[in-house]
Amino acid sequence: FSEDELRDFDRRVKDRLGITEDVEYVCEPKLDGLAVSLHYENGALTTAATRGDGYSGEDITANIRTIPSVPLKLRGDDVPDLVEVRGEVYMPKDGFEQLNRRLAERGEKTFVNPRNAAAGSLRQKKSTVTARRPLEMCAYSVAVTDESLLPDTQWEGLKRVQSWGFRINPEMRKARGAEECLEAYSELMDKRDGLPYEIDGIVFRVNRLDQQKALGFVSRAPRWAIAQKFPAQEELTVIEDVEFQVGRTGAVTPVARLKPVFVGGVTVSNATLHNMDEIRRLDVHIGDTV
DNA sequence: GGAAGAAGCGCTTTCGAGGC
DNA sequence: GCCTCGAAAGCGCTTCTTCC
Repeated sequence: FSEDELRDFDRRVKDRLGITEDVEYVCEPKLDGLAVSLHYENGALTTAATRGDGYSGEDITANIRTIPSVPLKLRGDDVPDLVEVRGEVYMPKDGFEQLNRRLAERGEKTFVNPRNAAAGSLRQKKSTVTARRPLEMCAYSVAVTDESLLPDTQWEGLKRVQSWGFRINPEMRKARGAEECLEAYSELMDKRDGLPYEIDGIVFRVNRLDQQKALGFVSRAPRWAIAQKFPAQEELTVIEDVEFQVGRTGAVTPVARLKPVFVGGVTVSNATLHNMDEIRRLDVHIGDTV
């Protein structure tokens, strides 16, 4: 969330790698969509799944095949026998607006935001419905069983994926060190409103794959990548009531019932009050504007 | 047959406990 | 003090079940 957190991340990367020189990163917009994983055997798309919990996701093969920017057959003579390409499926802003216009004309329910429209479209039972939704996919990583078949940087790896027929993000760029990453963040934030798709931040990945490997993972999160989010949007509303709800483990949590307010593409009507110390510090009450 | 509610999924944020 | 991890909760969507 903050510049200092990004600098801390860069420092941890250098500490773990045992180097003092600046690390090269690949910076690209964090698309607001759903993460998907596509498997290809001998160049042909075999299965597609959502990210799920990191181990298993939903099978969306039939629906993913309807997205024009997903190649069903990889082109080129350097395609490994087994390839996994990961990317983001999203709905561009203009496609979202056209879809909602069509739905409204037919008197049907419209979507609240492009991310949810994309998620809903991919989970359709009938792939013919998905085929009519303006979805696109952008690749951001690739994995193969024999790593010698890929270039030794994230950047070149994505260029290779592009040559096979995938889209990669045109805003992608390289940056050396935390300060250049922060410059890339500022530039992207300036461009944000003019982009044809929604983004909620920027992702920085260590460019060299040998360094990525050396850094490894913690739990499901890589130590060689981080996302910096754009500042949260804020709106004022009123606390109408406070209720107590019992969680799955029996934990009782107070929840504020708010006058619904539309912010950041969603309507917020409840807010957890589990952080009681902060609530006491702010000294808020039912009826207050917060 | 249609409406309403529940369940499950995806993405996200925040906190507290435990380990180093 | 920092890092890691799991729990809990929020919103929106689709699908399935139940009820009228």
